[in-house]
Amino acid sequence: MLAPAELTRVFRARGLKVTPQRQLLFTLLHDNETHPTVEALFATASKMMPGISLRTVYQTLNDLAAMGELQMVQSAGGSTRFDPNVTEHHHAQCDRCGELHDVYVDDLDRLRVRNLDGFQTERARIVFSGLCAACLSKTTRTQKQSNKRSITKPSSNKGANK
Amino acid sequence: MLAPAELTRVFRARGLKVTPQRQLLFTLLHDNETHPTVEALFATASKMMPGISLRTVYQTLNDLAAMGELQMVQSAGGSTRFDPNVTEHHHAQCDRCGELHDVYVDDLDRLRVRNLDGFQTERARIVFSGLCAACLSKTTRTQKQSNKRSITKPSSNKGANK
DNA sequence: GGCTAATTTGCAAGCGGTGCAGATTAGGTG
DNA sequence: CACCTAATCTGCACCGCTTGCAAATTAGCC
Repeated sequence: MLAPAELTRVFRARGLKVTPQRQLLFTLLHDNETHPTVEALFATASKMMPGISLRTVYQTLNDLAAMGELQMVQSAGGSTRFDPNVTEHHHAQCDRCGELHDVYVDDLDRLRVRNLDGFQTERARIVFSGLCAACLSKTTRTQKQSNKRSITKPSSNKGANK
Repeated sequence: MLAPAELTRVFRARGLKVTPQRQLLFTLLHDNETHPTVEALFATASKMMPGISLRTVYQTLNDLAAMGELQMVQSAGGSTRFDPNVTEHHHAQCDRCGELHDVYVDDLDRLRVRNLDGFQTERARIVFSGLCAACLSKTTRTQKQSNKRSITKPSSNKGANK
């Protein structure tokens, strides 16, 4: 997502008004890596601007998404989250705390895909799941990690599972 | 998902009843690769068993999902779809018709993931997007395909984009 | 300062999904 | 085979998220 100042320019150039509500949301979203839900944004926005309408938050988020400045993400569990990172990236979602983490994969074209059946792939979105660093350290503190394998760092007995 | 006859055994073994409604859904789902929505299943089921309740369809699908016989999939656009294929697989969703297609990827562990930041990946789900064979042929019939690149079959000028 | 179209707001309503309670029924038992 | 009971089905009310609508407000141009 563009910085607030630039978004202001873009909005004005399109004949859209830059209201205080929108400016607030611009700043709340800029560089925000928490993948917030509408409710989370509304809660934060309400503290800084009491009386702001939930409807306005929805409206602005939808507008930004339509302009390509924001990505809507359906996280596991069904909740809708907003991601101001619109560069090519993927997500890692923690099975325990549910947090989404941005990750980058650059050798996507190395994947061998079977059963494509004529489908022409143009884009791929990967969602990794597992445990985030924070939850992982809590786990290892209490119970010894068994022979968990990371799918991105194959163990020596390659292909032994299943 | 197991075949209807086996599901019947499993249900009875768990003290669950095998009602006509459930049997119908077992057969509608078995080997079903259309990734149906609840509404689609309800529509089909209603034709074969008029009066069946939408509530029952939801109930049975949830039960099967909880038993691991069915996978719930949030397709792009937000609709919830059900997938009786519970083997390790991924999806390709057509940008035009929205259909989901099952695909298989076996060299996932070759991916180099940046910014993992201590996250321990255990599973990955990939959703490819692009055009399915059917929509692709409709397109090429009307307008010449420009220099579209498939991300799974890198073109010669590798790494030239972005 | 004034004008006008864009925006905000509150509320009603739509949609997908679930809780509940009464009616029904699968399937074990004698 | 009739009976019994817990599981299930059904219909309806309701919930959470999201959008439509219309009146009140306001950004931004003149």
